[in-house]
Amino acid sequence: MPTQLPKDRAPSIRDVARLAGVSYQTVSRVLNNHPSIRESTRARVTQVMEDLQYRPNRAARMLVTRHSRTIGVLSALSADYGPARSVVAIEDAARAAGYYVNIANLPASDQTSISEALEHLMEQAVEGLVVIAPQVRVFDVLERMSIDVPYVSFQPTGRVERLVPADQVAGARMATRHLIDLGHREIIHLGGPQDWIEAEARMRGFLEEIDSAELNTNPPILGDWTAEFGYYAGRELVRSRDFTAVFAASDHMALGLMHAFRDAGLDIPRDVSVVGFDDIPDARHFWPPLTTIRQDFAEIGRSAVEVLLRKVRGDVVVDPSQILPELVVRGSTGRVPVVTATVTQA
Amino acid sequence: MPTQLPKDRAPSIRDVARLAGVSYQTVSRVLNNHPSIRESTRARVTQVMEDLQYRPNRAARMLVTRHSRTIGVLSALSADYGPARSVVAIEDAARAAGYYVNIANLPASDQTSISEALEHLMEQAVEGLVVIAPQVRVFDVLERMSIDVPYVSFQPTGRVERLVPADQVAGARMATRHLIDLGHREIIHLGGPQDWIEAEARMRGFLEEIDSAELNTNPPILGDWTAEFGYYAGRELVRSRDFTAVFAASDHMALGLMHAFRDAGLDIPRDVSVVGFDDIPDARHFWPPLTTIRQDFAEIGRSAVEVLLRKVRGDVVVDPSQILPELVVRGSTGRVPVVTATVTQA
DNA sequence: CTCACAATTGTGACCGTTCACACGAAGAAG
DNA sequence: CTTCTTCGTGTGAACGGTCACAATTGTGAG
Repeated sequence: MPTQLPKDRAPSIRDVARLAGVSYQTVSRVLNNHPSIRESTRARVTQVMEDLQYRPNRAARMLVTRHSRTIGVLSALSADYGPARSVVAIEDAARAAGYYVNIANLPASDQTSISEALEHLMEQAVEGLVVIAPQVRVFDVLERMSIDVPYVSFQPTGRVERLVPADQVAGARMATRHLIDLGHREIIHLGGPQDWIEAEARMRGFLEEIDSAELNTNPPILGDWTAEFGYYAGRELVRSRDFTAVFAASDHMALGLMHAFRDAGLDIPRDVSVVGFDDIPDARHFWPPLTTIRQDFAEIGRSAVEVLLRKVRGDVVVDPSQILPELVVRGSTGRVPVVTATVTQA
Repeated sequence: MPTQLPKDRAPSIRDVARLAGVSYQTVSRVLNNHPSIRESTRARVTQVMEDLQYRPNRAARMLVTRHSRTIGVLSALSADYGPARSVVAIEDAARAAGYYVNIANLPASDQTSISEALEHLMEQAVEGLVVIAPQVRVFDVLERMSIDVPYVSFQPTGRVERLVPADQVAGARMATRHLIDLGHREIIHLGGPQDWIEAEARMRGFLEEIDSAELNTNPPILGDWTAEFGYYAGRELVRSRDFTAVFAASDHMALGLMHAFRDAGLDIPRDVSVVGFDDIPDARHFWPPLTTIRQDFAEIGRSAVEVLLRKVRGDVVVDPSQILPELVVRGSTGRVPVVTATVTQA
């Protein structure tokens, strides 16, 4: 049946052409669905392609077109829910748009790690970059390496105006506002790592809201997003500060905080209220269920890819509409105890 | 200074050759550090490469060598900690071995999704596949699509003997044994999705241990790994079954369970003990801190890549040493209440 | 029936690397 | 002083597509 099998190697465009009785160029046209090709020819070629299980050779195509149709994701902490969820969304969106995704994880955030990871991605000839990492530093390295593929990150920096999918500042303000509305006056912010742009934005939102309510500004604590850090920060807090509420920049940190507070004999939310950020799927099952700011990570990833691909293709980049986070009130926040109640608990 | 710049496009091997005063083949030899090349020549070429910021064109190389140096990761639920952490580890290990990683997420686990994701990876010309997904079904599709790249998954199936990095059965037995040692007799297993091999292995371990202790075998419940499911399963359990302990196949489900038990007025571990599986970073901060089985996801990922790359290269595949999980005892498990105590609580 | 013009299809070159092989020089062996 | 190796290097031909352009065929008007 098989009219002289190709070789041992994968069938090429020319094998298909021979079997379909056309030239290789015609096959190429079918592949790129060129308009001017006779329907009958197209059908015949398509048929042969299927019979042969033909798959276009990406390397060859890439070589001549100079397009890899690949975007890179530079991601730190990608085992955390937020980044992980975004990566998934990015992959989905990219795939839907016909792009491939390469990931490079950032084991540490020093210059060397960053440039190695970037080098790795550049070797892959990625056409664009999504950065989920301590972006300020990454941007520095990007510039130093004079890498010129377009990239997006999750927040605008001062110098480069990049993507802004989620309004972190607004989210942080909502969280803070919620606490203020409940009567809290001494609110502490447990922030993310210093050079993460998200962390900075959340802190900014917190400070803005505190300012506008003309409350006492407690110095924030900078953490690392993890529950572990939240726990130690919590232990430290109960020992050294007066406060009735904490706004944590991540649900994980909020979890650790609550653990520490409980260890210290404090009741949540009677003695202290806690708000998180992200609304990870576990958050509603924490004890108590966590009040937090929900981010639509899937939507964020989708939007990031959309903007990135526009840049890659050289289209006009419309400013993506900000994705507004949402306050989800659960059991970890409550009204500040009335004055008489302060007697009961330190 | 620049002796006639190349063009506007990236410098090629020939540009380097011209500037270094050698043939392009010599440059190629330097690139692949061929042994017989004069040290002085190598140095000169290397220098020019640096000056030009030369980066080998992967497409061209791929085209001729027929090697993409890329492995694919097919992953479901990759936002969950376990899969996410494994993906990170895989990426690290692959990169260290000079390989690139392409991921394809599985939005659903139906045949169509699976074959689309696989097709996507195959288009990328991946040389190997790591499967983190409902593997049985994936294997079916792999066979149907007659895909012949080597692949590994996290557990051996009956038909194909693949990688076995972590001994899930042993882990499940440890968890169950722990509960038995604490005096529990009515233990329920909340398992993972039916067709996940890990889920099956954990259930098997549970059943084996129960059997060997000659205890009553309670029918397991099959869940979906999530806290949400754990919560609903927990609500159902307190309503319909008699038990003093639950072994959940994932920490997330354990979290949901504890939430439900607390809602029902049960104290953990006084009234009921809960054991999880994975030891996600949050687990020690749950309330109560979760007794669980720790898996070294990083090591698992590393090992998976190692085995896979051996296969890819056609080396002998040594059976990887099983990575033994470890029991971590925390506050969610306790001795079964003595008979008199049963009076206090239903 | 002929010609212009559009619709289809074919031919040659090239993308940047590696591979197979050839070639010249330098020692070593006869 | 040949001749045989070995070392270091160069030349031509792939690899499997796409692009630019040429060639062929079909179609309707004159």
